[in-house]
Amino acid sequence: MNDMRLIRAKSGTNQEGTSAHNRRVMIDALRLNGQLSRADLARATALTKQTVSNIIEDLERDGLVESLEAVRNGRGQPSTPYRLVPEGAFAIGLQIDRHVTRTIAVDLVGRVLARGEANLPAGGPATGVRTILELIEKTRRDLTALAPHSEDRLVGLGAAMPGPFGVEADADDPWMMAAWQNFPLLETLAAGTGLDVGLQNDAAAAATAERMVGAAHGVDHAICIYFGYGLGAGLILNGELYRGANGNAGEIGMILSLPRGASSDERMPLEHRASIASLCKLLDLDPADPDLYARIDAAAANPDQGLVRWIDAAAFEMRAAVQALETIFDPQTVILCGGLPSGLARLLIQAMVPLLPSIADRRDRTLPRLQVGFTDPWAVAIGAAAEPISRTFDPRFSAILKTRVSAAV
Amino acid sequence: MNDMRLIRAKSGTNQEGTSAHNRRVMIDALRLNGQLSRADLARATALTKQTVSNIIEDLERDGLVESLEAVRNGRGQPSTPYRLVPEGAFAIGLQIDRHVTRTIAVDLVGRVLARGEANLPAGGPATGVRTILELIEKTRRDLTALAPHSEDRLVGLGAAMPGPFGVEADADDPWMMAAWQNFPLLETLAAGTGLDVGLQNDAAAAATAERMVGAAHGVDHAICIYFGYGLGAGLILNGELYRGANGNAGEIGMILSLPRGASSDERMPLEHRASIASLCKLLDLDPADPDLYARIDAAAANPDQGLVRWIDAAAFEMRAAVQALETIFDPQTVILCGGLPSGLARLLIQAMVPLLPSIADRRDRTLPRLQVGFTDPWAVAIGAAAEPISRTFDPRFSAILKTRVSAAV
DNA sequence: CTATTAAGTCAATTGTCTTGACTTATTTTT
DNA sequence: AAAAATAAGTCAAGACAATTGACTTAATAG
Repeated sequence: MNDMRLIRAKSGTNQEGTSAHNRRVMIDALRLNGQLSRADLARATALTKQTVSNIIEDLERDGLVESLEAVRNGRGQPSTPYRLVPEGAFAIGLQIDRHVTRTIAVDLVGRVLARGEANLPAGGPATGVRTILELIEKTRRDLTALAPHSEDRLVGLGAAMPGPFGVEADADDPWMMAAWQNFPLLETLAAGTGLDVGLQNDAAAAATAERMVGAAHGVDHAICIYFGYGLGAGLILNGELYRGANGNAGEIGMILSLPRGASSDERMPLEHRASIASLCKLLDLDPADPDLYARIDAAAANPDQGLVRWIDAAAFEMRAAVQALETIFDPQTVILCGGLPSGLARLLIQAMVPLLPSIADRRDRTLPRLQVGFTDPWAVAIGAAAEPISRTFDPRFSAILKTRVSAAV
Repeated sequence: MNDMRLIRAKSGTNQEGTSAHNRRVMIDALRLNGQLSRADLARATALTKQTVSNIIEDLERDGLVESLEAVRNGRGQPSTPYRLVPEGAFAIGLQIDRHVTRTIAVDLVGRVLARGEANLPAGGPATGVRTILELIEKTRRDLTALAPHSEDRLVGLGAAMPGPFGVEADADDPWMMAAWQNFPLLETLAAGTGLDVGLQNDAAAAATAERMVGAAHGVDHAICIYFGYGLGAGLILNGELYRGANGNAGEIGMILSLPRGASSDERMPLEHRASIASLCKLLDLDPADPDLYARIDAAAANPDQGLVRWIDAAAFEMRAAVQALETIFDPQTVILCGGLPSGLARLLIQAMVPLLPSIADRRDRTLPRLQVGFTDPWAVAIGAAAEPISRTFDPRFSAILKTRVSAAV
């Protein structure tokens, strides 16, 4: 058959894939449980004791796990627990936001070791790339100062910025960061840093952070609503972040719906009513103001009538969003996170309860329907940094499959 | 560590998993391409020629694939194409609807070989189960008459019924089919038929049908909106049906939203405005009427003012639903399918275009944003029958992983 | 003190994919 | 017409990773 006409199926696998998967599973089990003996790992992963022993030996040699002191747990030989070595791997996260860029260095267990921040001039990538690459360099130096061999164990760079990606950008729409959308960011960062680079939208990054070290830790079906300058959702489905066909899944801020009390049929994007951007517009705040958070927090401490009305309207939309996402995804929990001042987060959540009835009202629930996750301007950067760790060490279907060497298609 | 405290990670895998996956991948490649030579299969799956040869030999011995006549394709030895043997496997599908139950028998390639239908008395499972088991028996006999050895190659029974499952059922709500929800259906069917039984909601079943033999064939990211008595969506994500934490993902009819022109803040379920049920209510039709479809079709052929208004209102909601699902999932395409008369489907689609702007407006699209899939009362039953085929033969992450033998979790 | 239980190791085995050389069949070039 | 090139497919040996079952070690229970 002509090679061009051939529809590629899912690819096959071999022992290499098996082995790689089992290593990831082992690391996942340790991440979930903190520490486990070899026998525990065998139970957790359904592998045999012998297999676990071999893999653990490998991982220990690679500096990814280490043994702790043996513990007696009743009858039988004491067990030797193993845990992840935090210094076993490092990753750099980069957040590109509208007016600011941030970097974070994390280790294998998700601890933050270094941070950097810089204002992003309005010029877009032309001037911004230089700032960004310098900030990354600085963060790498800071990391090396703390962990001398970190450079040898750097598994990648994770970038996060507002989406959507690859959509016809309206050059005038400040929401879209159009100039950045049309810029070959991945290639530039890869060339400039020598690292493997991944890209997520900010909501996805927040979800990645929640999954590694936050409220979604160990939860296989969770929706993270990211309430920031825009509004998005990070979708954790079957234990993996779902990206959609073009990496734009979860851009819920762009859902068109009728405003409350609308007399016309005019629909408008959800994030025009529920986002920090909408608040800035209402309160006439400058989104580029470095003290924006402090100002909003101050306003939230003593809300005036305008703010109360905004919260009421935003919460109205958010209640609907939570109910809709629960209905669509049937998740174990919904996590509200974002880059919003904690005072505002508190007010918003207060206004969101009680939640609307949904299929999430089940007797067998173990997690609350709505939880609060990271509400911190650094959440996205942390998630960006967590992405290379996840990409490298988390069990994923695609990590089992053979990669094709062929050029075309 | 105490076994009870151990958080189970994803399980590991071994050669058995590898082999099982590669067989599935091979079948998937043949299903997608119709027919492929061994060399083609090697390219499609990224496996070596030798591995493909061994597996194909196995599958041929098992009666799942067969060779065709060799074809010359230019220079080099002519290739021998292989294809799936339709009679290689069979499955039974069962649809339990509010007033009727249907059965379908399909083969490995999704061809329908037998159908059965019966009215479902209002008594619920107490009386209905007998009807159902008899209908399944009859369909199996019909299948055996057509394909004598089908019983030896029956891979399972797929059931489909309206969801949601496991939710506090309001006993009086006829939407919920409460009596069936609280009935141990899977166990009863398994015991009564001796087959492995799977259960999906009707929207998921419709999506399964679209994926095997319909518009979602070979599409890895598709949303199938099922417009039937209720409203639901079947989610095909990464090439697999997504079920959610409790099998209720996609129940979009239960999304609460503001009706158009609502003066109050009163939200109501989407399917109260967009579903056959809502149409019945408006036109004062009896949903249990066996001639319901014909009546609706007749009304659609010559729509009166009431019907026009309903279509207008339903299309208003459906346009929003399509835009929202595109925004949330970033799929390659949205497929509108359902158990609705074709005349009505035509009117509805007409009223839905043009679609609302969304992130699906991309220059690099290959598929239309909205397609029409099966609009046929049998679509759900076909999807139900396709489920065991998919479960048995499609490549899935979970099919690679070891299954745990242990009792408790 | 002995039996029991559990963790963990050893050495041989098994199953599956890979490798590289080879055969076969066809078209293209000389 | 012969030789070269190309592609499909096979053969046999090899590599690799998990499995198996017996074994060792170290603790507690009775």
